[in-house]
Amino acid sequence: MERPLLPKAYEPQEVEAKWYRFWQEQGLFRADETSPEPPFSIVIPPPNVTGDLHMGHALNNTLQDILCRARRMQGYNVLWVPGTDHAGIATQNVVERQLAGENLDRHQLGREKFIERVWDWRRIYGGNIINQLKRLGASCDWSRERFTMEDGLSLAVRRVFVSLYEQGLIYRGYRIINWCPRCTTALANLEVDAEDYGGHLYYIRYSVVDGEESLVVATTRPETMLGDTAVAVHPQDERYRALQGRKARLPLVGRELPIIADPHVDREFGTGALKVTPAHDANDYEIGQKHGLDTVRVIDDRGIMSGAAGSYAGLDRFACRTKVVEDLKAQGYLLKTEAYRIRLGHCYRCKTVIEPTLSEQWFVAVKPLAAEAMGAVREGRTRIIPAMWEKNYFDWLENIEDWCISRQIWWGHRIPAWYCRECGEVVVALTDPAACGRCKGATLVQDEDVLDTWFSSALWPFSTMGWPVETPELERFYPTSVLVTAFDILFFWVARMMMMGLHFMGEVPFRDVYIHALVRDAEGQKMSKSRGNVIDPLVIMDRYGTDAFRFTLAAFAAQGRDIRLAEERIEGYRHFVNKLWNASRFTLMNLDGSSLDEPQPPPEQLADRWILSTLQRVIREGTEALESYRFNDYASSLYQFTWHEFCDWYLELIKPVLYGEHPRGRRITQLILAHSLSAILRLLHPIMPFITEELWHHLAVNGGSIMSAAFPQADPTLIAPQAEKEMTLIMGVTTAVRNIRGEMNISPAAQLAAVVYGPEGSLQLLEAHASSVRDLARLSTLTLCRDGDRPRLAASAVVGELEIFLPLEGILDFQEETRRLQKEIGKLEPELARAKKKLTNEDFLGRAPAEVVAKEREKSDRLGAKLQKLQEQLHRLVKLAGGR
RNA sequence: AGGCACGUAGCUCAGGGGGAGAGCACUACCUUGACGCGGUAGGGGUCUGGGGUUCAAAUCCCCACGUGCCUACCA
Repeated sequence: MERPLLPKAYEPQEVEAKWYRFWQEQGLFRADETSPEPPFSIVIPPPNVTGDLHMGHALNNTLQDILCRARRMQGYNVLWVPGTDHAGIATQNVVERQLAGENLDRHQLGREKFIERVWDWRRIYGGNIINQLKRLGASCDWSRERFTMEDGLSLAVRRVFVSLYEQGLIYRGYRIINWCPRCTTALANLEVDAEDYGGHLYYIRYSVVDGEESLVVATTRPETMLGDTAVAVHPQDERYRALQGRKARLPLVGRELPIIADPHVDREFGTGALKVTPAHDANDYEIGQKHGLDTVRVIDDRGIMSGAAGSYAGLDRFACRTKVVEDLKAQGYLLKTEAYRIRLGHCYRCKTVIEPTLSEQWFVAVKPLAAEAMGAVREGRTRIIPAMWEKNYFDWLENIEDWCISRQIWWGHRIPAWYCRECGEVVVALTDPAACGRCKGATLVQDEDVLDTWFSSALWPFSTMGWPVETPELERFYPTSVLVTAFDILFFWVARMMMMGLHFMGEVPFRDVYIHALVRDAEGQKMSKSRGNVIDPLVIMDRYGTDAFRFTLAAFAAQGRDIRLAEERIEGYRHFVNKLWNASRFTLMNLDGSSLDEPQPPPEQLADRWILSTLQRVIREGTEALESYRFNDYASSLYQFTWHEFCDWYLELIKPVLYGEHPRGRRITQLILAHSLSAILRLLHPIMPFITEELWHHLAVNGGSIMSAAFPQADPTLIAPQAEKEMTLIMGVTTAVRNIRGEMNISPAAQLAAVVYGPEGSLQLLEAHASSVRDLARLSTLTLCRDGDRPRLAASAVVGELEIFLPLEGILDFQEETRRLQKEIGKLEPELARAKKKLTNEDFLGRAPAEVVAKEREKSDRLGAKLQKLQEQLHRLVKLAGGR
């Protein structure tokens, strides 16, 4: 069969789109919920609908795709569930910005109209990231794409909320929460990023009522003093003993504050006296609860000073701080100000400084759920890989606090709670209630708030499969096989999925959790838009091709280490892609119409036996690497094998056979060449889906997708130690000749004669493969000698038991050759000395395992013999030079 | 303040008790019928420092220094 010649270089652009379409048309990504094959399932970490593909997504989804594609080829029934997250705050922010461009805000629009706008937005832009995932080659089952706000998943959310409420695990409470004044919503503790902040510590004097004394408090937030309702000191603090139980007067305001004693106060910090603002500080609130203090909210939902702040009302909280400090100073209350670094909470979405605020919110009592989640990992029902992350997982779950789940935004799952206007009853129900369960009143008002986005994400592994309906998907694919994610959402997402999965499915959501690295820039900085160091994966894919990019990510994905991505590396791997292309091009040119899928004959030639033997090892090691999520080992062993074993040695070795005149031998080699390349393509396909598919269609006859081809399995009967040994000899001799050539600056084109001395056995091996060595080393003749005088005027080398001489009458540079031999000797001597020293050490001989001693002895003998030969060669040369 | 990683060739990183490795970069040579996105050869490292365990340490342990990250209610 005639096949067109491939172009000289691989051009990824048109190829990629073509094959992705083909895979989809063929339905190759589809999972079959009725298939009897063993299931393998993954749920995608759903990207935000507002998102664009960044490096983190690219890595995350490349790794998942590698697993899915390999498993599919191994015969598993693979389900990779894709989808997006509605990302409450982020999406609402985006649409609000859009509105702002029209001089509108959401309140002008009203809740219903606003929600419509968000859905419109989603229809237009929400598919962005999905298309970008397709561009990456992700083999998700798109027929099962999910969105956290769609009906089915919303039903799951409501069901879970109602159940947890009925079980007493969801409750409503009035307490200090994290408040973002810009997003005007409560946040969970996790959604607050602590960041270093260069602030000040202000020392403020409070006078004591009915006395001459005063006491000084230290604070970083003077503006909150307007809401102070006490001053606290440590009960055992002698300095303040006399003041306990008396009252202090609040400067600027004049309010009288009780001076209370509480062990929470740190005597070492500041002055040992603490101003207590229960409405704006979590600790102060606790103290307030204990001592029955009033709460005065002086900062409102937008971060503006409230009416309770008296003359400061209407000021922004930061402006107010400045004003308060000025006034304190003017009135002599400010003793001193120190620069002070503090870690302050910031909104993880908009970076605004968080305001701790007293507020009524919904909470999940997570402790009992967390206990289950810890147990499952402790019992090994879910493995966290690498295991070092287990510690983080346990630490967090052990110290977990109740989860604030209500958000004061509009875009999200509305809390299914209604309040009766007549009797105040709270109704929590699966279906919207028509009347109050207690007083039968019909005026029910639904809670305005929506749920934390992560609440719905926590249900993702089972809600995407149809829960609460008992679907065949759940039956087959839950628990999922593995969750692939980065550590930054271990708590946000993984731990919560564990809790919800265990609680509602009675089974862990995944068998394995593979935690991969974070992608950073070449300097190790986190990539971020504000730093301007973002490398856009889409640009990279345009520039280098998706396969080169994916290969780079896989090759870098070593466990437990961040990835520093430099563009040069991607370029390097593009060369590898091109190398594969050209190896295939060569193969295609030399197959005479044989195809990749013809049965493979038993190998006869050394090169064939050797490449198949090496291939089996690569398959075995590669499969093991993949099964233990060592993606980098997988990638680099394939790189090494393809480039160095297959291209550098094997292809060169078989050229004479392919160009030669022995039809039978040529035929066998063609088929083994075809088979080896086929295995390489199939092994590489999970990492580099596009080029392997393209080449597969050029080289295979059946027209099917490489996705449906079987993943290579190692055949131990093809492992041939003898062939590997013989190849080692051939490669050694070849390299030695090339080395002399290189160091002596002899043109690669010059044909050289070589004379080899050595014992019978090695010579026979060499003789059997003499023509290969002649070709590889560009030798005109290869003369084998049992003994006799060594050639004069020759460059020489030692390989194993063999001595190699290249007679270079007329062109030998004595000095250069002398230097070369001395260098070799110089490398050998310390190594031999080290081995000999070990062998004279009684302790080593007595305590080291026998095989280590034997190995050391063998090494010493070998190096000794080699050194002796080299020294003889050097002496001969020096004598000769002296005699001239 | 605690915890977790990491410090190996100029750069990016593998390795992980018994002969220092890769890719890129560098140097020299090369239109050898797949590939110059290539070939061949070469140079380059007291494996951060110091102790300890061991017959043997880049590898295990301790300490120090440096870097990064996570967690925490000292205002």
